[in-house]
Amino acid sequence: MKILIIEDEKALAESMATYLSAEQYFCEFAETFDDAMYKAETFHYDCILLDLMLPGGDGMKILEALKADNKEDGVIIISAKGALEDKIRGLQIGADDYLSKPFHLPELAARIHSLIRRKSFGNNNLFRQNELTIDLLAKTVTVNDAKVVLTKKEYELLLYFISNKNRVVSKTALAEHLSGDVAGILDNYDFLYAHIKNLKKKLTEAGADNYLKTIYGTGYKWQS
Amino acid sequence: MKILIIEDEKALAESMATYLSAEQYFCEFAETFDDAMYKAETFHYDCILLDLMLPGGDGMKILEALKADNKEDGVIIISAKGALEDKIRGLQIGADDYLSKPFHLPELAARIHSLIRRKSFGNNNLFRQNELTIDLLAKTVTVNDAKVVLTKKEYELLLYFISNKNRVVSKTALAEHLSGDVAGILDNYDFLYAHIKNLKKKLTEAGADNYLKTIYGTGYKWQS
DNA sequence: CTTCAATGATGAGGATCTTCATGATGCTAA
DNA sequence: TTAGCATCATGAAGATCCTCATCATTGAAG
Repeated sequence: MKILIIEDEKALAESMATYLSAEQYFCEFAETFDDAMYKAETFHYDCILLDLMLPGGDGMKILEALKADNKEDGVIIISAKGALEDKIRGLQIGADDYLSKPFHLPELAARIHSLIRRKSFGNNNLFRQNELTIDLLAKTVTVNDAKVVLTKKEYELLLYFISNKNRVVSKTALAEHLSGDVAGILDNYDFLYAHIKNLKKKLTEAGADNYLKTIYGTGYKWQS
Repeated sequence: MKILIIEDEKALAESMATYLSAEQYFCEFAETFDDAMYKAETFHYDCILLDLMLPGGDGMKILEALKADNKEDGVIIISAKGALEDKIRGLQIGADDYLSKPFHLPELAARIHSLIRRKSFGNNNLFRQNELTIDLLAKTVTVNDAKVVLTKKEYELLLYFISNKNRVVSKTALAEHLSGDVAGILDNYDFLYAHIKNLKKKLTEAGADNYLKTIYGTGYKWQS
């Protein structure tokens, strides 16, 4: 996975690279507007980290150029804190995410990871399996073109399943993922059972096959 | 902040150190039971990452020795996945947290950060301010020795405030902290207002002063 | 095959969270 | 000082989530 770090603060760029390298990403740098524009237009990256404040020009122009070229590199905009207008404009032009300075490196890594996972589902952020369609961007689910309204937890479950399709996922992992309660010893999965039941019900009642198999004593498995 | 990494898989230990160094921690290593026992008993660390599977002995004995010496180093147990018995036993003996292999480095960092923050509140995990007491470990809140029952969101808010006491915290930060919804553009703080109102109400009705001041146009500030 | 215990499914109820409509309060400019 | 606007507070209603009691299913032992 290749990442382009467009950032003129050298110290920041280096610490980002150190951190991301530990996560098995390969990093390249661009410190000026012209260099960034050249690299972004010439090569392909799985993710471009774009600082808007650059010597030599407005970083937003790089994003515009990428979109004009129909390049599909993931772009995360990085900017001074509180610049809500940049955020809105960047996302409108087609950036995939936005991060305000100062930020914590783990959060950056989490967003890159999330972005790349999203991209891996396909060009237009769609996951399809027969009559079932999930729009990762709009966060909507349809069965035979009819929309299925899921709650937040149900949607998170579904996404977790399809991003681990054909693999068994443990109840522990599911419960911790849902609750966010990473520290505690979870000895009760009732809430998990409830959400899974509701998710299954909504999908099958909408006309979808039951792709979610129970693996007795272990967890669940989404079959595609 | 000093961290002792007790781990015999050298590659893993190195990537942990690389990652944690980027977060401004200083890391030391121990690869064997004897070395680990010596360093843990001799020096002080803000956090000890303890792999239970060590050449030369059972890692749990190191934890026991630390507790017998009344050492207050934070300890996070790291062990093969699914070993729930280890988890329970380790936490009973006095470990502060538990992480199953394999894990993601950002999660490790998050737990270390959380642990150190907890420790910084005091030896016995208590935060006191006049008639108000918060037990970080039991996650309970009392006013004049009467227990106040808070919901999860209310408790998270309170903790966020006191860990930023005497500083103004923005509504954006609060809302993102509460919702976990880091990506979206939050333009609605109604849920935040609701939780803050309920938190304030519970505390004042229990007899506590109102330490939470509204900073018009910006956010809130907890005064101590 | 039958029994039994462990695991998972289900519906209902209560707790919690979010949204909405409305009212109160603080800022700013005339 | 007051009018007007933006911001914040509040109570209530609705949506979502979690818990509980009960029932169904699975796998293993006899």
